[in-house]
Formats: sequence, structure tokens, C-alpha cells
Amino acid sequence: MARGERSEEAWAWYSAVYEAIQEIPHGRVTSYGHIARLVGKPECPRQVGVCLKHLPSPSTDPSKKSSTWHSGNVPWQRVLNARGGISPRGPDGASRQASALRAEGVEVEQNSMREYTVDLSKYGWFPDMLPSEAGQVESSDDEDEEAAAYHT
DNA sequence: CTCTTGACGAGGT
DNA sequence: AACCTCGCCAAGA
Repeated sequence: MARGERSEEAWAWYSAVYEAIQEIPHGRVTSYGHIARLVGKPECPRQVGVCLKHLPSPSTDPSKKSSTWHSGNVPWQRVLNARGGISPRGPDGASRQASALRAEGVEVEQNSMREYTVDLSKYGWFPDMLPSEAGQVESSDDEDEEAAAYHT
């Protein structure tokens, strides 16, 4: 199976990841690992990065059919590593992500190693599961981290 | 076709 | 606390 073209399996993986990322509220951030967990592959945070790497640009290319997902409708900038930092990858990539985050009110700091970081305790978004899929919300007693970062 | 490489992360040394 | 290893799996080379 999966020999015709991009296997449907891979497609499904990408879709799930992009959809999960779209669930991240404006002005909040989460980690690759968390997205991986949300889509049922807690051991594959790496693959989440792969998805973003291949995220199409929103570039209005007439010859190209409109991709369902692109950097224009997928808040890729809200995905950071587990430490709340923006991974180095490209020299300009990190700064671009930092700008995008700041543009939506997220405070992005820069440590001595010129690495951008975000305070996860303040902007982190780590629900147990996707709000869209959460049929039941276990209203426990301690869920105040959500309220910690409201008000822009 | 095989081999290496990652927008990562947890666990072990 | 720094560094090493493994898991995972799609893409490039």
C-alpha cells in the first residue's frame, strides 16, 4: 500500500498535526511534543517538526491548487520546543517566528545565546486533548493555568 | 534502491 | 547540569 503517491497514512498524519496546531488559541503557544500527544503519537514530536517544515506557503500561486493548509492558516509560530524556545533551524526562521509571536502579543525574550524563548507558564497552552474532540471536560479542581494568561 | 538527516523529547549516564 | 542514546518516520541526497 501507499505506493501510488504520498501515502494516505502520511497525509492523515499531516492533517492531524495541522488541525491540532490550528486549535492553539491566538496569543498562546505549545510544544511539538504536545501536538504529537494530541494527535496520538506522543513518541513522535520530531515528525511534528517535519510537518511544519513542509508546511506550504500561503503564496498565491495560481498554477498551484490551493493547499488546504499553509503558513497563512496554520499558526506555525505558536509551536515551540518543550523548553519554550524557538529552535535555531534557519538563521532567519527563528526571528521570523519571534516576530510573528510578538505580533500577537506574546512576549518573546532572547537569552544570551541569541535564542528566542517564551515563558510557557504564561503563554503555554497544554490541554489534555483537542477542545474540538473533548466530549467531556473533567472539571477538576485545579485548572487555573488557563486564566493565567488571558487579557492581552 | 539505501543511508542520512532532522522545527523534538524523554531517559540514562 | 551537560552530554549521549534511542524512538519515530518522512524526505533529501
